[in-house]
Amino acid sequence: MTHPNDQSRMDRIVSLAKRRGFIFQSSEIYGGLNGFWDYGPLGVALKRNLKDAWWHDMVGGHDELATLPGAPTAYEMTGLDCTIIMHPQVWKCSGHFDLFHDWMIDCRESKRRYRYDHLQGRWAAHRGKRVFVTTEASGDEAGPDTVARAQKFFGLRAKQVDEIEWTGDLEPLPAAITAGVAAADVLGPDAAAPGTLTEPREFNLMFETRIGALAGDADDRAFLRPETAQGIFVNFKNVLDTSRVRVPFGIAQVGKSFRNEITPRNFTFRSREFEQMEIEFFCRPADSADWYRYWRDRRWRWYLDLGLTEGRLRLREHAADELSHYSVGTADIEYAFPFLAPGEFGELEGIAHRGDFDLRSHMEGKLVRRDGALVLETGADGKPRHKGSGKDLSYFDDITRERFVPHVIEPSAGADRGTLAFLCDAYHEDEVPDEDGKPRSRTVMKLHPRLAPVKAAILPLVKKDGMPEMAIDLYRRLKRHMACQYDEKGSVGRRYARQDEAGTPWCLTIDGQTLADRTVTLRDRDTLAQERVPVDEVVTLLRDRLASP
RNA sequence: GCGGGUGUAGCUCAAUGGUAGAGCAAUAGCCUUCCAAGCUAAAGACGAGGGUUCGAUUCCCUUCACCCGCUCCA
Repeated sequence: MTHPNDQSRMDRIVSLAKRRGFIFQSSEIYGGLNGFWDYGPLGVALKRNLKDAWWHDMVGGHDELATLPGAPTAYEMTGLDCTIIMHPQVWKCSGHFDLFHDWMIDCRESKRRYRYDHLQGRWAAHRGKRVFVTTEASGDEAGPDTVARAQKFFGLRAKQVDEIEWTGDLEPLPAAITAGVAAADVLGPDAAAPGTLTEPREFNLMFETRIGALAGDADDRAFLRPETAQGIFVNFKNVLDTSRVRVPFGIAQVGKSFRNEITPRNFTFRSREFEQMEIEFFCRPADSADWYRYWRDRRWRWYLDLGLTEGRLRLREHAADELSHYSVGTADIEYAFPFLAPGEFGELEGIAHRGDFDLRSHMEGKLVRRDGALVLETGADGKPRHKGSGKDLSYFDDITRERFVPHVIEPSAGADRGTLAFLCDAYHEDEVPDEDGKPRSRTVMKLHPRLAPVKAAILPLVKKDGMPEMAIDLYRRLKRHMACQYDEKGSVGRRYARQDEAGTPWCLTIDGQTLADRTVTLRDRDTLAQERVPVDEVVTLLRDRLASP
């Protein structure tokens, strides 16, 4: 019935998202903006419900007095909301500034892209033809590679290689260009003809901005955060000093982040402005592996409990060579989005064991891994490449009298990706008998009641005989407890269909019998089953159903 | 960033170098006693900019967006 990994199915989901007001393209009346999306009336409710569920389940409703299943011990959870723009040094020490900031150069012929500063080259000449041969190779391979490339370029046999006249040593391409080498003479690393390289362009995956109304010199430069996590690390000591929390504990944050994705694509999956739900969980180094497994399994369970189809979810442990330079272990929770090829999955959340990398970075400065250990990165002058805060971010356990830098487990979830996954997963097309008993196709969003934008619709069966009045009375009472809608327009079947598309789990219909015995019909979105319930028990009944899993 | 494709109403689609048409949805009203019935009314579009032309939604150029494939993705 459903077609996983099916583009036309994705098209219908996107179409419904637009038609019913879940998701719009940003700035659409001006032609749209690549990589930016807006949430409409239903979409904002869905996304807010997802974030609220996350916050409730991880933070607000967390029982710090109990040892939860799978957890090594009891733990505390608290929250934070930090600014999007932070001190520029935050990003220099975290590593984002260096790693997100590159000059890239494209080859129009080979369609390949290179790090500008990784290319080097030298002049070669043969029988009056002259070309600046470049290579991506480094070290001992660079020289021979340029020879091989020049040989091929001049169309020479191996024994003629000595006829090539070389001028100067290999030098970095940026330096050569600066020294006057014309781009038209440069032979790209994979090109057959010279002059195919584009101008170098600066790829900055962080959004840059300037602080102050009189933006002037480079010192004003600041960045929109590419992740919310750093704000937590930077506030680690503040939270510790003011909230009585003790290790192990977690700090949660929900907020917007920004990345200049090179290729935004696949609806909201890769947006340039997006929202994250992140936890930084601080624990004793000796227990960190256990906590990593706890959070990985806990977060996996969360998606299942909210109704994502298990067969479309995947928990993927990263291989050792895939791990970031600081990470001890990482797992991704991935979903088989319909826009992906069969067998492919897209990341919803990453759970990373980050060791003490982050807190140490903000103490000492930017770290690099050398011989298996994290050490301060230094420049040619021997000074730190990016100086840390110098503040002591270690933790003192006054029961065990131990001082240590906590290790960090980071469950980092994408709110927009999660919303998209639940949207895709909820989309169903099935058949419902119409009033003549003939099957008629319907589109229904089978969203978990906790996530559904509207929990219940209150519908008078017909617009007369006092039914609207009774319905409105119920609507007003229920509205105080949950999002609901009143609708008296058109036939009741049409109204059911409208609510199905919005994902409303329950419809309450007031009919002639209601006037006699004060019972209403409760219609279930997924099963279409109807039951009669006393109108005065509706509020309690639905609140209970909403609270139960 | 490169190559290919696509842009007409909220959605799905027509037609046309000379006033852009339909179905569905949505709106107002009538009718309607359980799964998109019917009737009436009104409303709604050629992605943007430029060029050719007496006249461009149509032809040309540019641009923006979306889709597919590469590329990239700490």
